This record gives sequence, structure tokens and C-alpha cells, in this order.
Amino acid sequence: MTSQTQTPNNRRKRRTATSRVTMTDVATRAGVSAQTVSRVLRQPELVGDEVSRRVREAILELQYVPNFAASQMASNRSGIVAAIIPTISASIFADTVQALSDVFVPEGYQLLLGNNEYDLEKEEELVRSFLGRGPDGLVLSSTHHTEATRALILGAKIPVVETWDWEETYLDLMVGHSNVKAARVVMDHFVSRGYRRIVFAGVTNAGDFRAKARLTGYRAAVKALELDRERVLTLTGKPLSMASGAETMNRVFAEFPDADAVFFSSDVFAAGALLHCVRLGVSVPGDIAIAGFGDFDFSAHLVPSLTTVSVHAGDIGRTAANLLLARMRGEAVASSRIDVGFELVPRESS
Amino acid sequence: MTSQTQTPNNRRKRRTATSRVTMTDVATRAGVSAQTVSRVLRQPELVGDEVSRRVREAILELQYVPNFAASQMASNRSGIVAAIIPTISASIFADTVQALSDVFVPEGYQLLLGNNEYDLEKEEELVRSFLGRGPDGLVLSSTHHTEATRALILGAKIPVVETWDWEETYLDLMVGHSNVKAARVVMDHFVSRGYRRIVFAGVTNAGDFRAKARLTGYRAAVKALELDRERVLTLTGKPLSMASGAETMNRVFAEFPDADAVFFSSDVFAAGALLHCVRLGVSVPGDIAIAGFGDFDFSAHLVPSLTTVSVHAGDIGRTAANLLLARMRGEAVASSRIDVGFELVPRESS
DNA sequence: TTGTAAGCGTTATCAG
DNA sequence: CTGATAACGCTTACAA
Repeated sequence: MTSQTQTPNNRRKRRTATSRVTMTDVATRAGVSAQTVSRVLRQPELVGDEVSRRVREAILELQYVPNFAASQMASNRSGIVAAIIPTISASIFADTVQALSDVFVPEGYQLLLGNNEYDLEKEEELVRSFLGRGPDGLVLSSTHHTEATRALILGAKIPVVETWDWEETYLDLMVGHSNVKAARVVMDHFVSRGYRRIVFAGVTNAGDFRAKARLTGYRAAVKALELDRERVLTLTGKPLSMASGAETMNRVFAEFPDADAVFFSSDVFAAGALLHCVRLGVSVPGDIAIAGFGDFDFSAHLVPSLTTVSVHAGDIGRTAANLLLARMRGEAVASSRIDVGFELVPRESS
Repeated sequence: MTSQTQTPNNRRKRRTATSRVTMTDVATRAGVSAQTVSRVLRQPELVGDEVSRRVREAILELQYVPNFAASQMASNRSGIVAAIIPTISASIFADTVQALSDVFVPEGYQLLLGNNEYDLEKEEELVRSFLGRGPDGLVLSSTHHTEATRALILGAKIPVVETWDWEETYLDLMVGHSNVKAARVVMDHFVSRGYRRIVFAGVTNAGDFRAKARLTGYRAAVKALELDRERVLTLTGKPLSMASGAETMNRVFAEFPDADAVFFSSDVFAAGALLHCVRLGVSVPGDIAIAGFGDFDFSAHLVPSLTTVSVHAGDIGRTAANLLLARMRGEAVASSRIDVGFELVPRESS
């Protein structure tokens, strides 16, 4: 017999059976309606004790796992928070992500993570793809975005927090600190200790606006403090590694032989440079002073220990998460912009 | 007029309008059916050029963002890969996550990330919540799970890859290396350089089975190499920080004054210990040799540079991702278990 | 306190 | 090559 002889009833469209346990299965097992199962899960206080018990039992017996996609379709809430950071690996941003996770997961949210590699186009791509998931909130790691990114986010009408930056204009919420000021504080510190021929050595990749802000702060300080002259060394395209720092130190010796201090845009570079000096027998800070940025774990332990700026990566994540959470719940926030600050940590290297 | 006077037609249940642009909106705008819009997005080759052009235009004009939850409901595929690592912050696992992201994102998958803090109960919780999202694949970071976790995963019938470990039994796929062997290699190295009174110093938190495996390797080596005796220092509950390493070094001096070498379960501890020695004026390796584990960026740059084991965190992520990808596509995999190996890196500290 | 029905936005299936 | 329709599993709105 060919399939054409089948009854009209058989024409009902059937998808491949999911074989997954659904809410209805649980309901049947417990002898209630699906709606009641849903209530037991969302608003247990509205369900009678005996019914509630039977439902929970059925859930355990059937190993029921709720389908969040269906839940999202029906309720228009996803339980997802999306976060975009510049880079995940071996970076200070990992501390921020950890803090985000520490706050959001206990609240029942899941964390969708992406990295833009300091590329605004990649960020746009990520935002577009994340928005398709209908996140309840979005965490970005700078205030610099393409116009399309901005439009997408505003169109999505969800709470957004921009972090690791400090600007006058922002989309919705902002948590961070001023990198310009941070650089200035380092410069003031150098000058207070008698250094005046100061080199700035930092990555100036197109998308790293934080490093650029630090450079801006350096330049302003050179002018304001009437220092000798600008001495800038850019590490374009160099990976964030200690090897880059060591290499850069050699360039300092070659290009600015009279320099008495170097301000690196990251502790990673600074540590590489410092250890390179130790190996060469160059005295730090006797022959040249060094300061970094970030206060990494190793910075306090180096010999000599590294002068740096502590930036509270965890605080940024925690603060941003709590602020976003409040907005996601529709609660009023005291301030939509929070400066978590930074801290100069003077140590032996300067 | 009360609402009761309204026409029956008004009784139609209306949810709060999403205000979001849907596929139907795009279809209307382009003068085609929703199905055609879907085809343009999923199987463009099946759609005529002119129609395709009109649809793409409409998508851009309306700033259409597809709803993945709906897509998932209909297709039973989520486009999500979930990954669970022990800890995100300041850790070698961040490199693995980066590699996962580097492979999955270009393939159109989104990464759902969670950390279990070496706690199997937390892992179970995470797996349960992640499975509700219907991930197309799952990445775990050890082969140790609760029974319930195992049952959940097997019940979900999705590809899983367990990483950072090497065992005979595994759920589906495995990518990693043997920590027992890695420890043995370090011990062989110490002995070949004349050290025989070797201390093992490592975290033995309940859930850190990798550190435990290294301890197992150490113990086996002491026996096999007929060394003086076991010298074990456990850092229970200590954070993975250089400060812990320095502190532990003091304990070595106090508890094992005759020790001639120390094997730390992480480069972080080893570096803290090494720098502590430098500060105290204790010669490394003259007075005592030091080796670590992980080959962090700083390890090569320390003075003296740190002997360690390189473990290829990025390779683990890349290999795991590609293996999982193959299985998710239903492709045959040559081997379901891949040893990415490790590498002894002898340096000045031993 | 519990149940019924409609609807969320997409894709699989079948028809043309 | 394009369209109509049912179905995915859940929650909102309403009824009882």
C-alpha cells in the first residue's frame, strides 16, 4: 500500500518527537493540569500543599527539565544576561566576568558571553546575535560602539550597562572609572618622587579606547606639570604579554636614553620590563622607575614590587551586575552612573 | 460603558504586544510569506534572486532581529553551546574559554558560560539550568560529576566533551592530558638534576581532582624512584594566589628544613614562592629548587625563570570545540578521546 | 485553588 | 521556487 491510502487524519503534521519530558507529561503524572505544574514552579504559594507535593514528586520521577525557550516565548522574558568583554583569556576582564556570574547566577540568570577583541564591528555582530536571544539585560565593556550597535540596543529596549569607562554620555547605565585621571595620578606620583623625563608605553590598537584615554591623561599631565617633553612609545599590534614589555624596555633604552621613568599601560608590560631590567642588572628604580596599570596579583610580589594603579575589576562587575539587576526588575536606581574609582599603589619600582 | 459590553471578538486573548519586528513584518514588507523570509535566512539557495533581494532589503529597513527562542521551538536546535569551568577569574581556564569562543562563535553558536568553583553540586545545578536552554553541545572541565549530573546529561542526549582530564571512562568525548603522568615527569626531572628530598605543595580542595591527580603522581614517583620519603604540604582552602605560595614556602622551610626541591601544583604558587625566596636572599635553585605547573606568561620571565609543565590550555579548548562540533553535526570522529599532552619546560629554577 | 484556551515567532511538512 | 498550516512547550488571561 502506498502512503496515499492513509486516512486524512494521518495528514496531521507531526514533527520529530522531541522525546523530552514536557510540562504536560508531569501534569498527567501528577493528575493535574499543565497550568498547575507551571504554578508550582513559578508561584508555589498559589498551589495547595497536597497538589504541590504530587507535582514535585512527578518532576523528580520524570527528571523533568523545563524548556526555557518555550517559557521565553510565552512570557517574553529569557532569564539571560549577555556580556561582551574585549578579551577573555589571561585578562583582568575575567575578574569582571567572574563577578557578573557571582551576582547573576544566584538570581537565576544565565550568562551569555562574547569577546569583541577590541573590534567594534565584531561587537556589533555579537550584539545582533545576542539580541536574537532576547536577553533581559546587556553588559558592555566600553562606551564606544558603532552607530548600528547603538540603534540595535536602543531598539531592543532592554537595560544596558557600559563598564570600564567614564564618559558624560552613555546609553543607560555606566560603571567604571576615568582612565584619563588614572594616568594623571601616576604622573603626579612620578613627579612627586622627582622623575620628570617620563615615557608612556602603551598599546594603541584601534579599539582600545582605555589605553588611549591613559595616553590622553599622560599628554595632559606633561603639559600641566611642565615636564621635559612627551615621550611616547606605542606597542601597536603587540600581544598583551611580558615579552612585549621586555621588548619595549629595550626600545626605551634605545629611543629615550635619558628617560628616568616609564609608565606602562598594563602591569603585564610593566612586569615584563621590570624583570628584563633585573636580568640586565639595570637598577629599578635607581636607573629607571617603572609603573604599570591594573595591580595584578604578581605586581605586589615582584622584586622590586611594582608601582601601579589598582582598578577593582571585581567591583566593576559586581556593581554593574547589581545596577543592571535593579533596572531589570524595574526598581529605581539612585544613580545611573557609578564611579568605582581606582587607587594608586606606590611600591618599590618608583 | 463597562468592558462587558464589548463584542465577543474583543474577548480574544491578547498578550502585551512585543513591539518587536517579527518575521511576518518583514514578509509583509517584502510582499512574500514568512516562510520565504525564513528560507532567505536558512537556505538562501532555494530562493529566487529578486525575492531574496527584496527580503534582505526589508530586513535591513526594519532592523529585523530573528527570535532564536521561536526558532529553537520550531527547529529543536538552539545554537547554544554551554561550558562549565571551575573558575573564570585569573585562571588558565580563561584561555580554554577563549579558544572555545574562537571556534564556536564563527560557526554561529553562542556560548553559555558557568563556573562550578570545584563544587560538584554547583555543577549539577548549572547543568540542570543549562539543559533547560536546550544547548546543542556541552563542555565540562573534568570527568568527575555527581550521579544526577550524569543522568541529566545522558537523558538530554546531546554531545558532551569532558576536558582537562584523562580517564578510561567518560560520557561521550574527552580532551585533556594525564595529570598523574605530568607530575611524574616533573619528579623525573628533579631526580635527573640530583634532587631527592622533594616536597609536593598543592591545593587539595575537595573538588580539585586535577591537583589530587598530581599528588597521586608525586606519591607514585616517590615510591618508584625510591626517594627519601614523602613530603606533602596541602594548601587547603587557600586562594590561588602568589601570597599563598610565599606563605607555603615559609612552611616548607619550617616543616621540611632538609628539602632540596619543591613541586607546586600551580605556577601561581611557585612564582609566589620563588619571588619570596629572591626577597629573602634564598638562592634558587642553589639552596632549593622550585617547579610549578601551567607555564603561565610570567614563568619564563621570572629571575630565575621557573621550571614548569606547559599544558596547552588553548589547545584543549580548540580541540574540544572542534571535536564537539563534529559530533554536533553528526560527523564521524576519528577518536572520541584526544590527549593534547603536556610538556616539561626545564628552566633556571631547578 | 485549579482548569481552559489562546497565543508567543519560528520552522517542518506538505501542496502547488 | 513559493505559500499555507500545524506544531514546538510554555505562560497569560480569564473562567469556574
